[in-house]
Amino acid sequence: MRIGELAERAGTTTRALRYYEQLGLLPARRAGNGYRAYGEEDLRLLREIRMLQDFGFGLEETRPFVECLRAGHPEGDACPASLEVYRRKLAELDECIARLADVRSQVAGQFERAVRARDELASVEQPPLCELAKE
Amino acid sequence: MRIGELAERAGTTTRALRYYEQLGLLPARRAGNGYRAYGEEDLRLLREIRMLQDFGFGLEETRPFVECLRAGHPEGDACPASLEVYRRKLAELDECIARLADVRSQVAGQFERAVRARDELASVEQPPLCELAKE
DNA sequence: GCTGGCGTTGACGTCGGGGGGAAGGTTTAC
DNA sequence: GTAAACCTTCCCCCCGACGTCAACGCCAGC
Repeated sequence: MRIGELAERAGTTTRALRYYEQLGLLPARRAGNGYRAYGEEDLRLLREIRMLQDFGFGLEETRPFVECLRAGHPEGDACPASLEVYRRKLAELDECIARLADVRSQVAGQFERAVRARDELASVEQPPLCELAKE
Repeated sequence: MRIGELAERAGTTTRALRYYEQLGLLPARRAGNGYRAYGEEDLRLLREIRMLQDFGFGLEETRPFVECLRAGHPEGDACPASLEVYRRKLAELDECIARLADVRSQVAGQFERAVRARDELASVEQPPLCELAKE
């Protein structure tokens, strides 16, 4: 299989495949004419990369998974190095979520304070027309 | 007050102040010699900008707050435009947190599956030495 | 009158990751 | 024969919020 076909079957571009090879992530055999030659195995590796990318993994973080598959394991996450990447990613996500939640609560606090201040100001400047309007 | 003093009192740099002026966010009067001249008011504006920046607001998002203060309001979030920025930011934060939480749960699922697979493999390849070891 | 410190503008660098796009050449497919 | 696909190498880009010079002006103290 040549680069164009692999790219199409994996839903990516030839440019990305050359880039992965440049990183040493997905090296290709070469045919006599210099063309990159890929097998079905490479399609599996590539799909692993794409899946992890969708999870927000960086390309370097996919490397253990790819090497694990290349070592013959049926799953890319069968190796300790891959599990370690999972753990690091989970910790990273937890920290990021916690930080965002903290910011969110601070912003929400500011927002509510501002809204209350506005309402109080409004009630001073424009008192209700009658008592019935309160209900 | 000149640019160096303002920068120091607000805990930022002269470069940042020139950048804010370039954006039209914090314009400065000029002294006769061409030096930027700031007042105490500018320090308040600048502190508002820095606080919002710490919350993760972009500089453009701080503009309504700064203009609100400049319009004479005692608080930067007393204007509807500022409240709208708060709302947008809260929605943005919520969406971001939800997305991360979703990714986190997917990654956690993958991780747990991989760990279970590894444990099962280990129990097949290395069966317990005796029944007592099970408890 | 000289040094040092602050000020001015403008232009360019950076960081990070994941490629895009064009130039210029070979090979393959119809 | 020609168009499509492939090759390599090279620079470009995105995004914001500045950092980092460069080359010069202004002013205070000694």
